[in-house]
Amino acid sequence: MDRLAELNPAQREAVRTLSGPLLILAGAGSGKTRVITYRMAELIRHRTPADRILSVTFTNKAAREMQERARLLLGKSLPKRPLVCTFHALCVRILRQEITALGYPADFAICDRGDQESLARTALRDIRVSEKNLRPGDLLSRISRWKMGGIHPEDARDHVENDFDFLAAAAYRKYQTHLRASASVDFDDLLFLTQQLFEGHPAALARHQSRFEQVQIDEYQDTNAMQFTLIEALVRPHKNLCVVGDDDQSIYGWRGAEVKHILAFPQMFPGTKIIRLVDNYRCTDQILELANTLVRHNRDRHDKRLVAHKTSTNSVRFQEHADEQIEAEQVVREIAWIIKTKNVEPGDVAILFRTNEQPRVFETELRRNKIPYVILGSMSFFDRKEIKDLLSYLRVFVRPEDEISLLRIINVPARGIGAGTVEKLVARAVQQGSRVWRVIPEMIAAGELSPNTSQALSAFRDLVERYQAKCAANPRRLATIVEELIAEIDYEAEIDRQYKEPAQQEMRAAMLGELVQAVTQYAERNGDPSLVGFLEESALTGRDEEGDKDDQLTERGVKLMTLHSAKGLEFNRVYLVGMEEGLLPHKRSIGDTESAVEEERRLCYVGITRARDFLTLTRAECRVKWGKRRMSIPSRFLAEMQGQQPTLTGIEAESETDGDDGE
DNA sequence: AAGGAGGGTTTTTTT
DNA sequence: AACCCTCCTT
Repeated sequence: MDRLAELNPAQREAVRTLSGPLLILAGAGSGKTRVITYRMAELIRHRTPADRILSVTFTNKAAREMQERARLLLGKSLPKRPLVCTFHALCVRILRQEITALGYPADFAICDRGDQESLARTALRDIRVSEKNLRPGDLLSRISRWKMGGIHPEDARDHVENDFDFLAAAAYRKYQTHLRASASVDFDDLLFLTQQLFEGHPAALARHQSRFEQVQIDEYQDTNAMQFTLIEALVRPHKNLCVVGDDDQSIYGWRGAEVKHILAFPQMFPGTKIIRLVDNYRCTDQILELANTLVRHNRDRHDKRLVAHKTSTNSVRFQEHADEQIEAEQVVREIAWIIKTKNVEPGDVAILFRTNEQPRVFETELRRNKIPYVILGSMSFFDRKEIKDLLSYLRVFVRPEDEISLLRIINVPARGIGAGTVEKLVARAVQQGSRVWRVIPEMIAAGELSPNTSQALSAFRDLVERYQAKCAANPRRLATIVEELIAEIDYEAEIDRQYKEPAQQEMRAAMLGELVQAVTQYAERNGDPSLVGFLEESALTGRDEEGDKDDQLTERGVKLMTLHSAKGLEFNRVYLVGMEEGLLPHKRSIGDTESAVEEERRLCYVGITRARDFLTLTRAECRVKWGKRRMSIPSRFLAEMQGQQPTLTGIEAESETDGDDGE
C-alpha cells in the first residue's frame, strides 16, 4: 500500500521534498529514475495538478518510460497528465505557440543533421571557402557553440578566436539566412530561439512560467548553459526545481554540457537541499569496486564512494583477443553458449562500444549464429538515405518552398532534371529573391528550357500538386498515400539501381515498408493525424527507437550500443569491448586537455556500471582501420580500474588476464 | 542528362 | 571498407 516503504531513507527523503530547489546527487544504480518517478506521484498526491508538473528527460525513450511508470503508479485514469519530455520537445511546444513573435511561421520545419550539413556546404560555397579549408562538420560544431552561447550570427564576428572562426562567422550568417528563408530551424535553434523569446518577450515568458508549478530534470550533469538558462527562467517565480544527476556520469561535454552546473547548483539556487544517494542496488561488489577505483583517477568531481548491496565471485573478467574479428567471434560464441546452457535470454546481454564502426563485426557474427539482436541508437531509421528521400517528398508536399527538401528530391529518382537545370532554377530564384518552386512555372513559360526539360519539370510539378491535395484531403490515409507515392516514383527501381548486392537491395526495400508502418502507427496513435505532425515527430524522435515491432526485438535481442546510448540503462551481462588506447580513451581526446581524458574515463565508468551481474572487458591486440592493420595497446583504464599505475609504455600493461572462463 | 570509373577522404560520442 | 565528389563516356 505505502509505496514509500520500498525506499531507503535517503530516497524517501528525496521523494518527500516537494518544494524549493532540490539537488539529488545520485550515483549509478542508486534508483534515481525510480525516485523522481515516485516524487512525481507524490506531488500529485499532495494536490499538485498533474498537468502543472514538468519533468525533463534526456531522451524521448526515457520520457516514454517515465510516463508509463507514472501511469502505473497513479492508476490508469488520471484525467490530466504531467508533461514528461526532453528539452527539445519542450521548446518545440513553446515555439509552436509563440514563434510568430520572432518572425517565423508557426509551422516551421525542424531540419536534421543531414540538412544541416548540406546547408553548411551551401553557406561555405556562398562565401567561396573551400571545404578543404573549413569542413562542414567543423563549421557546424562552431555554429553550435555560438548558438549555445547565445550568440547571434551578426555578433559572431566579435567572438572570434582564430582565422577559422573568422570564416565560420561569415558562414554562420549565410547558414542562418538560408535556414530562416526556408522557415526551418535546427536543433540548436529550438533552444536558442526559446531563450530569445524568454528574453525579449516577458509576456510570453510569464505565460510559460505560470504553466508549471513543479519542474524536475533528470541527467542534470549533461545540461548545457542554454538549457540551464531556460530552466532558470521558467522556475524563477517559484524555484520548485528538482534536479537529479551524477557528476561521474557527465559524458556530453562535447555538446556543451558542463559538470559545473551540477556542482554549482547550490550557489545558483540558494537554499538548495542536497540529498546524496550512494547505495548501489544494481552492480555486484566486484563490478562496483572496479568502477569506484577507476573514477577516483578523475580530479574534477565530488568525492564519493558507492556502496554495493550485492556480493559475488567471478563477476568480472578481462579478455584479450588477436584482432577485432576474433574479439567478435569469441564474444558471440560465448553469448551463444550461455544462452544455450545457462538459460540466459539474449535480451539480458548487452555489447557496449565506443564508436559506431565497432558493431559491424559483432553484427555479422550474431547473424551467423542466429542470435536475435538489436543495434540501438546507431544510424537510426530516419537517417537512412531512402527514408530521408521519402521524408523529403513529404516535406515538399507540406511546403514546396522548403528548398532543402525540394532540391534533394527534384531529380531522385532521375527524371530528366539534371544538374544544369537545377543550377538555372536556383540562380533565377536567388536573383528574384524567390523560391525554386515558384520559379519553375516561370521558367517553363519563358520557354528558355529544352522541350524535354520543360516536360520533366511540368510532370514533377504535377506530381507534387497531386500528392499535396491527397495528403490534405485525407490525413487518415497517409500510409496508403505514401505507398502510392513509392509505387508511382518507382523508388524500388532506384534502390536496385543504386545497390548491386541483392542482400542490400532487400534490406533497403524493407526500409520502405517500415516507413509505411511508421506512418500507420503514427496515424493510429494520433487522434488528429497530419503530415506536419508526422514530420515533427520523426524529426524529434530522431535517433530513438521506433515502433512496437522494434520494441519487441529490443526486449528480446542482444543489445548493441555505444556507451553514450547506454546511459541510464542496465543489463544483467555486459560486454565492454575494444578496451584500447585510441578507442577508449578515444584518440581525439588523448592529445587534448586532461579534462577530455577525464570525460572518456567517465564514459568507461558509465559502461562498467551498466552491468548488474556479469561484466566482461575485452580488447584486441590489433585492429583494422581504414583498411589498414594496426597494433593497439591496452587502454590505460584497464590498469587504473585494477588499482595499478598506468603504464603508457608497454603492451604488457595488463597481466590480470586470468583464463578463468567464469561460467 | 545519366551512369560508371577512378580518386580522395574518412570515424567520436547525439538531442 | 564505405562514401562522396569529379570527370569521362555514352
